[in-house]
Amino acid sequence: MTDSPTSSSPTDIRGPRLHGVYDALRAAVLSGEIHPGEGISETRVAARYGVSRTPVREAFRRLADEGFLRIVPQVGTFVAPIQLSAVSDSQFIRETLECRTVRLAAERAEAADVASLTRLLDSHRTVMSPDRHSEFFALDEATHAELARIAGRPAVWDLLVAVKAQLDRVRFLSLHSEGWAAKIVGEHQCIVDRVAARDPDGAEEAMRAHLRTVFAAVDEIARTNSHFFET
Amino acid sequence: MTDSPTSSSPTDIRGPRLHGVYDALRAAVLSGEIHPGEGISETRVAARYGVSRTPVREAFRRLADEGFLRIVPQVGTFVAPIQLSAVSDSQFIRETLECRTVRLAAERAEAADVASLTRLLDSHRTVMSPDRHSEFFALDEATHAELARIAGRPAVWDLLVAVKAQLDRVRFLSLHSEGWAAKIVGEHQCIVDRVAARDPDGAEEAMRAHLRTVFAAVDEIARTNSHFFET
DNA sequence: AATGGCATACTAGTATGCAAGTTGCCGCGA
DNA sequence: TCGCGGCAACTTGCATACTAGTATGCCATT
Repeated sequence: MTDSPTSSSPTDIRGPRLHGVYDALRAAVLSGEIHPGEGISETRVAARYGVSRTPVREAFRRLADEGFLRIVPQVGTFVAPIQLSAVSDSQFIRETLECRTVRLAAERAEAADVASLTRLLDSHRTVMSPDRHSEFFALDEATHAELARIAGRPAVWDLLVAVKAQLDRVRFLSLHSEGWAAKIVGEHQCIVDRVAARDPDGAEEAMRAHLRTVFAAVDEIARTNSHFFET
Repeated sequence: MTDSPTSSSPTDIRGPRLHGVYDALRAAVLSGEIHPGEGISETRVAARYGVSRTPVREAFRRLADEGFLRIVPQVGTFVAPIQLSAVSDSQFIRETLECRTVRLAAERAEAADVASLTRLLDSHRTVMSPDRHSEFFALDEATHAELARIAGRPAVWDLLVAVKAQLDRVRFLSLHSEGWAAKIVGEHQCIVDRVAARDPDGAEEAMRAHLRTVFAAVDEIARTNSHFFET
């Protein structure tokens, strides 16, 4: 279920307990297993996972930094509501950075890069059934990451993974409609085509269209689940 | 000395000890008081500041996440070297986002916004002497933050504050040359002029020119202080 | 003298106990 | 029945003790 980016920076390689608790909680919040506003306590989580409060505390801190939790001293820790402003900012930042990187990718792509993108697209087509949602999601991410790599800016995608967090919370609220997967893959195909054609303008436009599709879905979800949100 | 951005998000209100240690260490690393490669230990820092290891640990973790420290389990914690690739990525991200926001600012600026920018410029001119470097730096930041606010994307600047961190470490290595302050203010004036004229293209170009100036200085410093860097 | 192994002195990771503060319930009084 | 006051149970923040792993330097052995 939780094949979300591990998001452990290479600068700190910590013990397994912290990672276990962190990953589990992150997945639980992201998937909506524990919903916005709900309170969780260090003690209870520690007991549940069979560890002490210390690693739980660090996991809480990290998740609070990422905007998933809200820690109120002497009161409690709560799953943060999804802030519409944060979602909007994520959209803005993502569009700005990805349109620029895909343009670079189109300028710099070599044959091997196009081949790599094509391989990803092929894989993507094999996991379009609704029951393979997590695999589909992972390949979606991998495609965008690959574009950043080709552009010579892999770190930009690393940043976007963090920035996208609030956006992904929204995405998890939805059971995507029937033609959704096909539409995404089709748009990816358009982007890859323009990159393969070394057409920066076309690539940027294709990426913009793609992100607008994603964002429109997010807005739709936000409207129909307004109780989870905060203005 | 340390009027650097506090960078504590409003979602977490932590104890005063954590903030004290965090701010002090961040300033020490940023200013070069403790230089890249140097090792620091939780125990020693805790003793020095008269607190226990717990808040020090949290400060360490946060600083590691920001790329200032490198924690090696069971071995030690060290001031991270300045990675040239990280500096380059910071430049790329900053240019991409700021050029877009200043364009928006030029489209949306109202009279009050232009007045606010002009006020900042006036203040900036009053602190151009070398001995008021920290005030100059703060007003520089404030100007960019104001542009993001006018663009309707204040959160973008919040992100850039974090992204710029590695870049600021480089800036701190330099004693700026004589005409530096005047050049910066002059470029800010150009940007504000184009924003006031509601000229998005001009504003973007002025911003790009400004950032190229800053980046050129960074590259220069990186070359002359290569012992602090890591490829 | 060179080298291999071991003891020691560090390190961060974890567990737990105590302190300070807030919330909310529960009982008492009007 | 309604309102108020106080207490109890909860929370996180901080301090401290303990665990386990690593580097280093010394000493014995070759």
